[in-house]
Amino acid sequence: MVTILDVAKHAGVAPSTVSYVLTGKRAVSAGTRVRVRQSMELLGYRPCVTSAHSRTNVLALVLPLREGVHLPVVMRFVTAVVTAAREHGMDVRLVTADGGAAGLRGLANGGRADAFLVMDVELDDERVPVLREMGRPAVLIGHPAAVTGLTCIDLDFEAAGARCVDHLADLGHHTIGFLGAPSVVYARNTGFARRTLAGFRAAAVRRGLTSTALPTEAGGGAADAGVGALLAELPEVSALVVQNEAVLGRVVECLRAEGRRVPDDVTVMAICPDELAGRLRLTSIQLPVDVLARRAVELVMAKLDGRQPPALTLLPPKLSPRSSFRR
Amino acid sequence: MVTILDVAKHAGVAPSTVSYVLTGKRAVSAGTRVRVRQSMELLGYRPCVTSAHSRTNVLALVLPLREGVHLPVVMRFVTAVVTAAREHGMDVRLVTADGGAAGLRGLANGGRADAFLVMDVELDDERVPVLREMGRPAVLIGHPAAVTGLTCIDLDFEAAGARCVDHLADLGHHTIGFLGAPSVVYARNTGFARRTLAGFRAAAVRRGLTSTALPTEAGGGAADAGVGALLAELPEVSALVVQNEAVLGRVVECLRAEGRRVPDDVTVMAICPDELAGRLRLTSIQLPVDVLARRAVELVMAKLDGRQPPALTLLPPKLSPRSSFRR
DNA sequence: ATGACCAATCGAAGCGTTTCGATTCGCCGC
DNA sequence: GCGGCGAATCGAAACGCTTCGATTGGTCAT
Repeated sequence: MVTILDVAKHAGVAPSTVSYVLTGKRAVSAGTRVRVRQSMELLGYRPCVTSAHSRTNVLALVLPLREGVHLPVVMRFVTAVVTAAREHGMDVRLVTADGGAAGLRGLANGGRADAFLVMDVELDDERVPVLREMGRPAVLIGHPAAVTGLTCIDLDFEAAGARCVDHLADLGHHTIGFLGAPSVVYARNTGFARRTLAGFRAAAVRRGLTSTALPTEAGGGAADAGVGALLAELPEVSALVVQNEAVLGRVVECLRAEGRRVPDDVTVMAICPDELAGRLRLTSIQLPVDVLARRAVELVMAKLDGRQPPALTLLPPKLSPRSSFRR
Repeated sequence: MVTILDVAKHAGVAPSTVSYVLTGKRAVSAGTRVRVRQSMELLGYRPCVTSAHSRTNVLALVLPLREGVHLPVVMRFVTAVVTAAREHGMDVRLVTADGGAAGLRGLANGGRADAFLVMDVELDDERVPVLREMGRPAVLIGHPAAVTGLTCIDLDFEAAGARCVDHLADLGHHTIGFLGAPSVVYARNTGFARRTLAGFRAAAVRRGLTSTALPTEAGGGAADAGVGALLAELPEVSALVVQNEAVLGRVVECLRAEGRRVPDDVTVMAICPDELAGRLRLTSIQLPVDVLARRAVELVMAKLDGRQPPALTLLPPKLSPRSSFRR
């Protein structure tokens, strides 16, 4: 096995100098740097993690697979994060265990990753204090209620909820419904779900619309039940906002089965990845998974380099018009 | 940060004793063991990777994201591996860089993972020699031409290809087509693609059927081109085997657009995860992603425990009958 | 010529863990 | 009562890398 010492000998420098070439923590003259790099190349050197304080080149992606999270969407994030991380020479360690705050602290202490990306963030997330004090760069995809001392990136879900209402109100709709995430997601106070709902409700009041919002459970038949409940409560509903990728397709089918033409009788809007909405030909607020993931990786790499990015970056919602119907 | 030394002090033993409790490499009396374990619990000790020779509790999943690999299917594997690994207390490190043999050696030397799972295996894979000599447990999902000294698990794709032909021949079909993976996948000599094709061709000869096999590229319009090419070459085709998840749905649409009813005029069989085939209501050979992943993790954990599992485990193909049409 | 200063580099200590030879201790047979 | 034995435990070295104070050598103003 080739160590940093072998490289140093071969290049005729001290081991520490090789380390500085590697980490960039001190200046190394251009000549020395290329010589060391050449020796590394020649000897086939690979840095070894198993050594105190060494860099791991690992980005930990913390995504507890809890009830109510929709795997396909999560995996989209994983894919995007992995892709972006690779461009920075980082591998990704998937941390799916829901160790909560304790688990996170263990990871950080153990030096198992250089930096952290945290998903599925709750408004009052127990992991936040750990993130603040753990002394390793972390970025949240999503954001808790208080963001000071953190770095978060998120879609502006509150604006997204409002944007849907405005769009529908502008089209002349008076009675609209909202079908959201499974109820456990709201029960956990998951940020994106709570915020979208808040934005939706406030805007409905502001625009003077009649509205109802319901969660939608996972699993077969749940979409049918959700649509049924909504139609029962609000028979004259003429537009629907759906924020639940798992049931979206089924919701449209159900409406049609109930004899409501989509979009002629009921306009359906979705908040989801654009590709999914495109397939179903629905007007949507884009959930920009790739952008979020890429920006998150960039932010965390910036922090690794010692920069201090803003506490909160909110992406404005973008609307993809497809088949909204004017009343 | 709590170290092994703190635990040792607290429990009134030497640090080495704590280490032995942790690794089990030497006997420790029952009394001491529980005392040490209690101290760990109490102090919230977490082992630290960044230290020579220590265990990482990381399973490296090597899946180079090369041209022609279909991400959704790969991500299914990732999900399954992550789930299975968690049951053994292991996290998963996704290694997506195509570092080839050199990259793999670096990972192994660097002690960045306790064990390896390797995907996207070619018949003559350059990583195989490294796997043999690297001295860390590894399991291949897929298998190269020569498997001695390795541990591999795979669906028996050759049998799968043959099974499709037999099924169709039994139904009375005389002229059948095969639409496979993108051509780059064959060019790389990727095991599963090559073997399926070999099985398909041999069986077609054996059963005396007329057949044509074509690759199907990725991207929009590729399915149309593939179907077009196949129909041009074999206008009287009455059955089709598709081994390409990315284009499967589109292939069926194309056939219908060409005026061929599915399955009445053309029976379409798929080799893909059962769920996808079920959605499209196609007879299929199941690609048992979950089983493969789970067994692979079990095999690699067995090797970590010093056992020596067989070099090659082949799962027999299973057919899910759905809508094959009798001639 | 001199001293101050800065960039580049060195050498050694230190990180948290594993590993291995050495030591302790209790027990048994004689 | 003594030598021998094995299980349990200890202590220290070693692992490959980082870090930090110290040193070198060159430049520049005086």
